[in-house]
Amino acid sequence: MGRGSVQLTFSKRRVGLFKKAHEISILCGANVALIIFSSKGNLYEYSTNSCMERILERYMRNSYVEKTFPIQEPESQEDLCQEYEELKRKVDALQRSRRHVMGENLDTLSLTELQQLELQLETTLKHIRFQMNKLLLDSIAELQRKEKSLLENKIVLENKIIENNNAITMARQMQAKEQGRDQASSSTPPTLLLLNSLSTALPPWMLRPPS
Amino acid sequence: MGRGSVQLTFSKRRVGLFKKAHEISILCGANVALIIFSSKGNLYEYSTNSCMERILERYMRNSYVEKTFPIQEPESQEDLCQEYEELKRKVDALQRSRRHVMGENLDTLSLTELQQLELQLETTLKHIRFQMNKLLLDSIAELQRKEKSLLENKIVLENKIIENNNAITMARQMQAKEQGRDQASSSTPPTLLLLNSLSTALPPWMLRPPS
DNA sequence: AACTATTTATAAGA
DNA sequence: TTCTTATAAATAGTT
Repeated sequence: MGRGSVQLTFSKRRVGLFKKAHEISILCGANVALIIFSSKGNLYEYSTNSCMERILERYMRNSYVEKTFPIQEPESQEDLCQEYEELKRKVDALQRSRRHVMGENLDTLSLTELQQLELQLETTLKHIRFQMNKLLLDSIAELQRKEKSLLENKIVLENKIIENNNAITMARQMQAKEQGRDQASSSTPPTLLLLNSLSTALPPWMLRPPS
Repeated sequence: MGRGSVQLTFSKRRVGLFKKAHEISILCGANVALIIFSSKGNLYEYSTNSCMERILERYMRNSYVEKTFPIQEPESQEDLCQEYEELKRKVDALQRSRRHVMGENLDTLSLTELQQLELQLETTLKHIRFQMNKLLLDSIAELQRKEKSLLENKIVLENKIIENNNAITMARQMQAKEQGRDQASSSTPPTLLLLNSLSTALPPWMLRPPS
């Protein structure tokens, strides 16, 4: 597959995947939620009856029954209503704050508040850069580990090739001695043997589906 | 397809769907989260790199946080309950995002996400500095305006003083001529007159408490 | 988007 | 469940 066509492949397979998801949904009465982020970061989603909300919620309940929200559920209708209003205020405050962080609505802030925000964001940027550095270093270490492992593998393979070639050479010499020179060309040439041993050595995990 | 074989079909298609999800994941570098509830209520899930958490979190950030507040008032009790749940998720997503902005929980972000955040915060810092600059320049302009106004006032006052002094001098000369020298000390001395005229001429904003 | 040669998925039957 | 197989569907490469 061509390198530039990953996006094309992605589009086609995404459509296919959504179709399959829809089919299993219809044919078997299953509830399906499917979320895909492309390598470019675009979000695509499918959910049975378009109720992603409901399915994710059900998923949460099923998979983390114990460890989630110690938020106490409101019991009476009045409580619920009160809690609802409170949450609305909370969301409002958070979104206000978020807009400031996104650089919007800054003209509602005083000089002092702007200075505080500046300081905070500078601190965060330091943390972000530290974390990025950490990830990069980890990644480098991992690559070095893989390189080492591949090099070792390469040596093993090279030894195998040498052994094979030696065996072939010896076999030919035996043949030549027993049957004369003209019949030696019917045996498999060394190159083919080499290819066989390589493909046999391919690790099985390279495209194994999830268990 | 026979009726009893729905479960069989489901199992086969489920395997097929997971396989396809895994393939698009590997082939195209996509991040996939797939949740299936069978009609019997069993939960099956697949996610790229087995990190359902992170993908769902990213989904929340992408799909909830951006949408701003056209929150319609819930009408029935069921609506209220549903809206309540949704608000809870929204608060959750916003708080997650907020923590990242505060430099916490950064280890749940990928390198790409960190880079995006860094870019965003740098942009915001530029806006913040622009706004601070604007406030400072405005403040300087205001001070210069006041300075100018004060200077003009000062000139007016000086002229008044000169006029007063002239008036006093002339009045004394008149008195001296009309009544003789010994009665002149009973009138108000010029210094006091000067102070009176000053306090009357003081502009009203000069001693206003700060707003 | 459309075409087509291949590969892959899967329904039905064992 | 698992295996087999004929058939249907998906898709990579190409136009």
